[in-house]
Amino acid sequence: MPEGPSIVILKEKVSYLKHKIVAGASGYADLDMGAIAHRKITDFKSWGKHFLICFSDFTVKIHFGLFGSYQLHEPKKVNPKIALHFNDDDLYFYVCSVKRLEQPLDEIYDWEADVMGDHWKPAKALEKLGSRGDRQIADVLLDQNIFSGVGNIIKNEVLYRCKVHPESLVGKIPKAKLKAIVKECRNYSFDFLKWKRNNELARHFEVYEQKKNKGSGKEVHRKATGKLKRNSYFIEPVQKLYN
DNA sequence: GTGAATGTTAACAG
DNA sequence: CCTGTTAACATTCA
Repeated sequence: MPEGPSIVILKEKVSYLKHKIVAGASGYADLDMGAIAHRKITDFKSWGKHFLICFSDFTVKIHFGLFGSYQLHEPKKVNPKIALHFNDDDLYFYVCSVKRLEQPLDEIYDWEADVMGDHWKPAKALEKLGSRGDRQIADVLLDQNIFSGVGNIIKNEVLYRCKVHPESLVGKIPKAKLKAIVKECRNYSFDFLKWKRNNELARHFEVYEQKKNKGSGKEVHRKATGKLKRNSYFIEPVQKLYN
């Protein structure tokens, strides 16, 4: 379920619970559930793939990883990692990591790294790329400290749109091209958001999980690339290799 | 039934 | 101590 746009959708879906009092919390997460009871949710925030449930003096951070999911109103059959109960409503989270943060969020998160956030600062991302010259672009796009919220789908579709081979070395990619990649990360994320809302995301995949590109009929290669060994999907020689 | 997957971290080996 | 590999996660879907 992850990647930044899905978390933005979750935030919207639960926004009506803002300012409500949590009647009680349950689940097998290693957390003091009693400390959440009778507390008011002050806000829901997100930083990339992190979903943040804010209370006045602490925050509950949820990360869905690869298998995580959530459910509003009605529970699934499996036990929730954490569930928030309201007077006449419930919110369930499954197979995710749940942690309590004590520090103010501004001390923890670099909001300028959140690709979909209001404070996203592309120039800063570009600057961070300066120290990763010897790394493959596919690996670096997944670095949450630079591109918070970007996941494997966004990575592959952005590189396809920018015509850059995933194994290209950051230091060898022309500056203007790098700038275009950074820009496209946010741009594609909002396309992702729009399509996901309409339940038509997969219909728009150009390379991700494709064998052939639907429009051009060109063959899509799949390869576990870089140090991260995550799958990259790309079309040669349309996507240029800079090395 | 099998395998792979929108992710991250901890444990371990070298 | 640094780096790379592996497993694990109350899963889900092709």
